[in-house]
Formats: sequence, C-alpha cells, structure tokens
Amino acid sequence: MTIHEKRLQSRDIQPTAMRMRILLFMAETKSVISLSDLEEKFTHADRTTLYRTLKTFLEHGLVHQINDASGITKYALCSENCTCSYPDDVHVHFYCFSCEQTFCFPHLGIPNYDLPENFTPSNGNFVITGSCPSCSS
Amino acid sequence: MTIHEKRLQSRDIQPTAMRMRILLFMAETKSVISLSDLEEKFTHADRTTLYRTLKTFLEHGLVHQINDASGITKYALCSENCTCSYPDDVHVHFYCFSCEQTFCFPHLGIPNYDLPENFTPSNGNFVITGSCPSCSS
DNA sequence: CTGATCTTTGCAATTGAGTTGCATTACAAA
DNA sequence: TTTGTAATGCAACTCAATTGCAAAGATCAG
Ligand SMILES: [Mn+2]
Ligand SMILES: [Mn+2]
Ligand SMILES: [Zn+2]
Ligand SMILES: [Zn+2]
Repeated sequence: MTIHEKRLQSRDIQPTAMRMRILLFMAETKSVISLSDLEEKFTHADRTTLYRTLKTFLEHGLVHQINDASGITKYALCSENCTCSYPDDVHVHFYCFSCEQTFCFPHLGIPNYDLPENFTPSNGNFVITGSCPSCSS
Repeated sequence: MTIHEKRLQSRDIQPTAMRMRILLFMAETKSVISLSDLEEKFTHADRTTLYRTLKTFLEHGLVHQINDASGITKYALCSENCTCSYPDDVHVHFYCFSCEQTFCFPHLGIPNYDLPENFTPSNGNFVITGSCPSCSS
C-alpha cells in the first residue's frame, strides 16, 4: 500500500484510481490549484468527477479551500497532521493579481481574535493580495 | 449639499441620484451587501447600473470588497478616513454560514505579516467563518 | 460464480454571478 | 440651444459551479 493510499484511507476516503492520481498530482505540484487546473492536467477525465473529487477531499479534511480575489475556488492539500481546526490550522495565503497564482504560507498563522459577543468561529480564510516574486521584478 | 453628496465628491464620484440612493442605503443599513441585495432593494433600477455603481465606488475607494466563503462578492462602506491601505485599513470580517450574512469588524485589524522574500502585499481579505449571534442560539 | 446493492464516474443540462457591447437618456459645458 | 460627455438601460454572453440521471465499477451475501 502506497503512502498516498494510506493517506486517503486515514481520512476515510475510498482510494480509487482517479482519487489516487489527483492526490499524487496535488502532492507533487505542492501548489494551490483550482478545478480548471485539474481539467488541464486530466484531459481524459470528466469535469464532474474532478469536481466531486475535490468536494470529497474537502469534506474529509484532506484539502482546505481558499477564496482569493480571483473569485475562483482554490484548493490545497492539508499538512499531514492538519485537523482543519480554527485557529490553529488556519494560515495565511497569498494571491498574485498578476499571474493569478495562489500560495500557501503554512508558517504564517492567524491571531486568536477576540470576537464580539456570541460570534462563534469555526474556520477562517486569510488571503493577502499583491505581487509574487516572479511578477515583482 | 448633503453629507452623502459631499462624501461622493470627496472621492471624485459624480453624485447622481442613483448613486446617492445607493450610498444612503449602504450607510443606513450599516451592513455588508451584495449586488443581489441592491437588486432586491432597488427593483426599479437595472442590474447593470447597480453593478457599475458598486464598481465605481470600489475604484474610488468608497467601499471595500469582501470575498467570503459564499463565493458571492460583498461590499461595505469604508470608514470616513479610510484610504484602503495595507495593512492599516484592512480588518477582519465574519461570515455566518447559517444566515449567510457578512459582518465588518473594523476594530479587529490584521498583523503586519513578515512575508517571504519578494512577496509584495497590496491588499488583504480576512474572513472568519462561523455562526453569528442570531444563529448561535 | 451469480445476482443484488452501493459507489463512483461520465454525460448532459442548468443555474446564477459577473461582465460586456451598444443604444438611449441625462447632464453639463460651451 | 447646441454639442459633447457621462450615466443608465437593455440584451446578450461568459464561465464557474452544480445537479439529475444513466452507465460502469466495486463489494458482498448467498
Ligand atoms: Mn494553505
Ligand atoms: Mn469591512
Ligand atoms: Zn505572480
Ligand atoms: Zn447568522
């Protein structure tokens, strides 16, 4: 059994061939991706399958979702020990308005905000927009 | 000349009747709104006009834009002295997954993050998702 | 192995937010 | 008033996201 197969099973996701390939792709690119990115990579697979795979991964806490200024939903693999809990597992992301890439900054956590009375947090989305190294020169 | 008329002119926005009405609505509701919210309020006006009004307001720094987990673009009036600069004028927002309302927390600023080399920030979008007071009971 | 059952995948169609082109109207300067 | 510019309205379009249903594949009891 491969490391990726174990990873899926540890999150109670049936390790189908399709899911294995998508997980492998996300693991080796190490970047934040969108559904369209998967479509470009897996031209043989159907858009719906890719969509539902991401949805399954999300629901089982294998990936986290990022809403950046592009309006397109992005996804990134969670770290091995991530439980997607707030605020500990929530971190900063960066969206480059020039190349439209999004980056994970897992080392940049978020403050434990003191919210107004009776606001109960469960998750967070923190995105800084600007210019990435490739586009800043 | 009304206070709202002055406010538009101070941001170099021609104070048309439509814009005045929209600004007034946003000021008195004091909440974060979407294009659809404007459509519901101003049933006589055209969707495009409302859309372009928000766009104009945004471009002239009268409102700021919020990307929450709903995937729908939200807008909120800037404070009087806001220049929409990062990180000083960027603050936390709260999205209630239950009633799908979004709230401004202007008193909750964001840290001045130390980004990786050559990442140049220009703006930020910080949204905490959870349950609001009305939906927490 | 066989048939029943559940899950996954593929295909087609739909929704809805966002956006654009162009004609018309309102406004403001000359 | 005339003329130019800006704002508005109407219609159409783009595209990400989503859903229903059928086909294919996996799982399990007998
Ligand atoms: Mn991340
Ligand atoms: Mn705000
Ligand atoms: Zn870039
Ligand atoms: Zn609520």
